[in-house]
Amino acid sequence: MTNDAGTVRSVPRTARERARAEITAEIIEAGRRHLATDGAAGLSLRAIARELGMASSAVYRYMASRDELLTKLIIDAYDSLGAAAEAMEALPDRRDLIGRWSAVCQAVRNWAIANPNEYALIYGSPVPGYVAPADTIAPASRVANLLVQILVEAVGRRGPTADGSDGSVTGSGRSGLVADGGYGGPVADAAARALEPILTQLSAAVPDAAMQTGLMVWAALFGTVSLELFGQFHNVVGEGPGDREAFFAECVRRWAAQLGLG
Amino acid sequence: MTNDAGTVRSVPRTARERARAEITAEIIEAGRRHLATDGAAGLSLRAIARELGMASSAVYRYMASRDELLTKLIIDAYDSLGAAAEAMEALPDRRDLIGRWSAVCQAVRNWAIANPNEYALIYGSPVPGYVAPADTIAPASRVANLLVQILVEAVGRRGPTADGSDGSVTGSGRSGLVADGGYGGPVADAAARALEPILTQLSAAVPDAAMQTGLMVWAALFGTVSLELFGQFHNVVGEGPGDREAFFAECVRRWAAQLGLG
DNA sequence: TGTACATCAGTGAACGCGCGTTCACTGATGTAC
DNA sequence: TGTACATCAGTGAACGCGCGTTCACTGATGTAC
Repeated sequence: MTNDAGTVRSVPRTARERARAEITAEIIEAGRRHLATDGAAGLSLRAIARELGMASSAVYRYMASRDELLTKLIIDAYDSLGAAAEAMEALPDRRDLIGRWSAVCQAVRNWAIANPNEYALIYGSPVPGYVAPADTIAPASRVANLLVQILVEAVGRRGPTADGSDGSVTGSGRSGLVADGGYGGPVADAAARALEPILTQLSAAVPDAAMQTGLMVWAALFGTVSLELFGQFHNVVGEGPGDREAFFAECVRRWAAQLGLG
Repeated sequence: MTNDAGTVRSVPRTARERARAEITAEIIEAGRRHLATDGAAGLSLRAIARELGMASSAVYRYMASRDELLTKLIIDAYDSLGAAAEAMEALPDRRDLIGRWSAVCQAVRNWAIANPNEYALIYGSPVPGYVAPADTIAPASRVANLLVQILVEAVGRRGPTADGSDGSVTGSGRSGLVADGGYGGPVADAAARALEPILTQLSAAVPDAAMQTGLMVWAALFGTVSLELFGQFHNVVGEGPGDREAFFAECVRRWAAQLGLG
C-alpha cells in the first residue's frame, strides 16, 4: 500500500491506528447489540467492556463518555436507515414516482422491524437528560430528503398551479386561503407561515398545499410504523401472515394518491 | 356518614383504609413527578420513598414492585388522556362532527404537550423488559372509542354505499377491490382482511374503505403529535408563536375532510 | 365499656447487584536520530 | 540498522453513587368478646 508523505488520508495507516478503528467499531457494534436487549436506558459502558473482554476503564481510551457512544449509535441508526431507504429508492425507474415512494415507505418499515430498538432510539421517546448534538442533523434528514425530492418532482410534473402563481410564496401579505394546486385544498395563512422553515430549505418551488400534504404524509408514515412497532395495533389490525403488510401497503397506496403521484 | 352493614362500599371506611388510599395516591403522584424528570427508565421506588419521607421498604406495603407502579402510571396516563379527550369532545353540538373531531385532536395534542413524559410512556418506545398487563387495554382505548364513534356516525349519515352493499363485509369471497363509499378509493382484498379485528369489535357496520381511512387518520394524529413532541419538527415546522398550532389545525381540517365529516 | 388478640404500617439494616468515571501504573508500539 | 525516548493501550483498584427487594422487628390501629 502506497503512502505519499503529506497526503491527508482517512484510511488508517499504522497497525495501532488500524486496531484503534477496529476496536472502536467493535464497541459501537456491542452497543448496538445492547440496545436491542435493554434499550437506550440500559446501555452501559461496563457491560460492553465485559462483553469485549477488556477492563471497563479501557473503553475510555476509545469513547469519552456514555453519551458519546449514544450519539454515535444515534448517528449510525440514522445512517443505516437512510442507506436502506436510499438503496431501495434507487431501484425503480426515475419516472416511476409511485414506485420510488413505495420503495422508501417499505424500506422504512422493514428497517424498523429489523432494528426495533434503533428505530425507538431515533423515533421513539427522547432519552431523558440527553441532548442530541448537531452532528445528528445531517444523517437524520436522509429519508426526508428522498421524500422531498419525490414531492418536488411530482409538483414539477403538474406545472404551475391553477391560479397562475408559482405557489412557492408563503401566506404573508395575502388574506384568506392560498391556492392549492390540487393538494387537498388551500392552506390557511397561519399554517402557510408555519411551513417557512422547511420551504426555505428547498431549492425548488413547492406550493404551500403540497408541502402541507407532504409533511402530513411524512408524519403519517412514521406514525404508522411507530404505532405498529410500539404495539398499538394489538386487536386493531390483524396479526396473521401478511395482515400487517397488506394494511401498510394500502396505506402507502393512499399516501401516494394524497401526494398526487403517478 | 352512614354505613349500612353488608353494603359493598368502594369508599374507604376506617381511618386506616383512608390513610392507605391517600398514601397510595401520594406514591403514584410522586411517581408521576419522577416520570416528568427522569422518564420511565429512571423511575425508582427508593427515590419516591425518599421524597415521601419514608423508608424505602415502607413503599412495599402499598406497591408490590416497581412494575406494579409502572402499570398504575400507565393506566393513569391513559385515563387522564381519555378523560381530557372525552370532556372536550362532549362540548360541541352532537351533530357537529367536525367540531367533535377537532375537539378530540386538540385535546390529545394539548394533553401530550402538558404531560410529555406520560405521553411518551404510553405512545413512545416501550419500556424494555416490561410487558403491559391486560388492565391497560380498556383505558387505552378511550380515545380510540371517541374516534370510532365519530366515524360510525359519519358513515351512518352517508347511508348505504353506492354499490348497494352495506359495506361491512370484509373482503373474503370477493375478488379484486371492494367498493369504498367515497373514502379514498377501494381497499385491496388482503388489506380488508387485515381490518377484521377492529371491525368485529364495532356494533355498527363500517365499510372497509372508511375503516382504512379511520385507522390511517388515527395513526396520522398520534404520529403528528409524537413527531412534534419528540423533536422531529426542528427546522421543519416553525417554532414561532402559533406556528405549531396553525400547522396542527390545518392537519385536523384535512383529516376531517379525509374522514368525510361535515 | 374494657380487655386480649390480630392485623397492619413503618423502620432500619442488610444482600447483592449495577453503574460512570478517575488514576497511577505497566508494557507494548511507534518515531527521531 | 540500532538505540533512546515518546506515545499510547490496557489494567486493576478505587470512589461514590444508585437500585430492587427481603426480613425481623416495633408500635400503632382495629376487632371480637
